[in-house]
Amino acid sequence: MKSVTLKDVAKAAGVSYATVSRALSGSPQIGSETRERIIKLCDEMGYTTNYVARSMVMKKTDLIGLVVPSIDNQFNSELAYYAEMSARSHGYNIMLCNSGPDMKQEKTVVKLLLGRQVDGILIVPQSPKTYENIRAYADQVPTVFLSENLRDQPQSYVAVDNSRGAYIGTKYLYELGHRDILYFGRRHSTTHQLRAEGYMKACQELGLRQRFFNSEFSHSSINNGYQLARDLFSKSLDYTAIFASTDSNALGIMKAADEMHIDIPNRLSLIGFDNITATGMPRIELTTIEQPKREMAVQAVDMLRDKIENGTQGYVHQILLPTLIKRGTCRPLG
Amino acid sequence: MKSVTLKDVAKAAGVSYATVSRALSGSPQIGSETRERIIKLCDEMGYTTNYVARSMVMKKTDLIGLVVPSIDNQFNSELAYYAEMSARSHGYNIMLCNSGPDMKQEKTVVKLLLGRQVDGILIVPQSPKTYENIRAYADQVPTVFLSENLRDQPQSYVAVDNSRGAYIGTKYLYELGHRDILYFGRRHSTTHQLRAEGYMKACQELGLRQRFFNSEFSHSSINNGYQLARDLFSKSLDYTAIFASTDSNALGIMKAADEMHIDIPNRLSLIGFDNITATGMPRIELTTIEQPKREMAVQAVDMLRDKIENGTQGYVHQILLPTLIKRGTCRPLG
DNA sequence: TTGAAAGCGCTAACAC
DNA sequence: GTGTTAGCGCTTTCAA
Repeated sequence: MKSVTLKDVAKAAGVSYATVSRALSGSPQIGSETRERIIKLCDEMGYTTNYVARSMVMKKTDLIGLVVPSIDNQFNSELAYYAEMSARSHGYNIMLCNSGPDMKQEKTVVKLLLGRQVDGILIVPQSPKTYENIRAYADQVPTVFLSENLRDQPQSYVAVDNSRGAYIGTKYLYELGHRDILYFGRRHSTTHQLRAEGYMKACQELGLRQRFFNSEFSHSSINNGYQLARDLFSKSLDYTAIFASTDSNALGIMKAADEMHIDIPNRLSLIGFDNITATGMPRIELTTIEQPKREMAVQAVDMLRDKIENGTQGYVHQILLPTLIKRGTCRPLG
Repeated sequence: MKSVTLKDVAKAAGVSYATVSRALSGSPQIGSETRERIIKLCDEMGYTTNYVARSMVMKKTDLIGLVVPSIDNQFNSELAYYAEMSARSHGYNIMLCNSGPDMKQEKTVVKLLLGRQVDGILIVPQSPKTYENIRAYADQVPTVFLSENLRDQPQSYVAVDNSRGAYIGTKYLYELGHRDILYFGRRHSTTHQLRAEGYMKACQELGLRQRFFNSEFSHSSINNGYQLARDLFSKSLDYTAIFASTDSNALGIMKAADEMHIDIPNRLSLIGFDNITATGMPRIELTTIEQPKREMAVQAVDMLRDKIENGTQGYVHQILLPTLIKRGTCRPLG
């Protein structure tokens, strides 16, 4: 269990331990025969650099803190996957923290990450209030948010163009012949405000009446969507399509519609937002707007690296383009 | 960006920095007035312990390496969620690494984690060969596996009772009146071998004929299941139920059945294994065998802590009980 | 009860 | 090209 250190190798090689350090770091200040001999020896002795000692002197840990409300959520876990891969390919490792369920936890983990001396933090905020919540800490270390909720804050973030996503989705329904499109979802956060705006913009341009069915739930889930949709469907269906502001809600709508024998897509077209994995499953095949998770993660890591490595100041709002994923829940009208 | 250290606080308080350290660590060797004064000062100055420095002297990082083939997989991300929560509640943080797609990566990340001086490693192995692959490293630090594939190895693991899972699933189908049950899936790994054994045991006890449809794919996915099922369904259906060795395969089977107008559950009952999130989605409602992910994660963390904190030697194989989740894909016969 | 000092494993500046 | 040494921020003997 006792690991071999630079000193051990130095003694075995009969050189000073600075020399071993040089050999390993690829310094030019060393004879190539010595270097090779030492490298070989390190290998034989099973030496591995102690990163905590190195971090100590370098004042850099090559560690990125990743904070998500909960990793047990398809959207977050996809982001995490790409973020970890990308980070590691650049020599960084990921320290993972779930920030849920409350704001207190979120603050706690960010603080903790700071104590761990992470070089930067990547955070999927819990709520629009997250920025204020963790501000005192986020100012002490390079931080990049993954959400458009920060829109008016002097903070870097990467996000999909939520407004445009709703816009293209609505337009798609229009092109399919739909003229009565209901927007279903909450509008509490900036993200959802923007989605609603995209819908409104499309309606204005296309001469459609705007119709909203608002959720008061603070959190979007299949079950919320389901409860709400049961209410909705108990009244007359004077619309032919629903734009759901999240896939979770759309899935809940689908469940309620099935139970109440409302045929999707023949009686009602349905489109979601996010493109979570479940939407592509057999029998579901939900048409939706894709958030480019991979690109978001990669860009966020790059942005963070730029801050860390080049000390880039200021902030940037990086907006990526959403795409329409056509599947089976929308039908042409007429 | 410059953080405040013990020395800064000591200077401000007019004491030696050893005293500040004592105040913070709750040592009894200090006057209570001094302690309070110092703690207050630390708070005011925004002091946070530098964990890398502490780790250096303590020779302990309070870090657990979590290695999963890919966090972008519902099963792994659920495990990760519970593992992180549990670990953090005990003062540990999680360093996350994706080990996929090949064995080389897996070895690389484990090595890397060792360099990071993690106190222990939690690993969901990629394959039955993982143990041999990382053995040289796993011997150097407390390690717990999350999979039954290690069955014959002197290594600690936590896993569900795979054999029993298949047994209760098969028995359930029998009780529903099914007498011709097909087992669908691969048998390359110990995990899958055990599942097949559970099925065989049930068949023997119940006097059922054993019928297998083997997958040669090394990796279970919806698409593999789908391809295979199309083949399967092109021949006559001389069975009334299928036990799929994984939910992914079951989902693929469902897709193929839908396309070929084989009614599930009326013409064919279907049961899966794992209880991944998608199985509970509307329209899918797959009956399946649940792996208790939360309990697995918590137990694995506890086991690891025991090794780390008490230096417990040897190994333990912790087998948890699976449960049957009845949903909509199995129907009584006759 | 408090201070002084050693040392964790490493990098880098400075000698030779 | 190689050795010596200081020091990163902290915990913990050992003295006082």
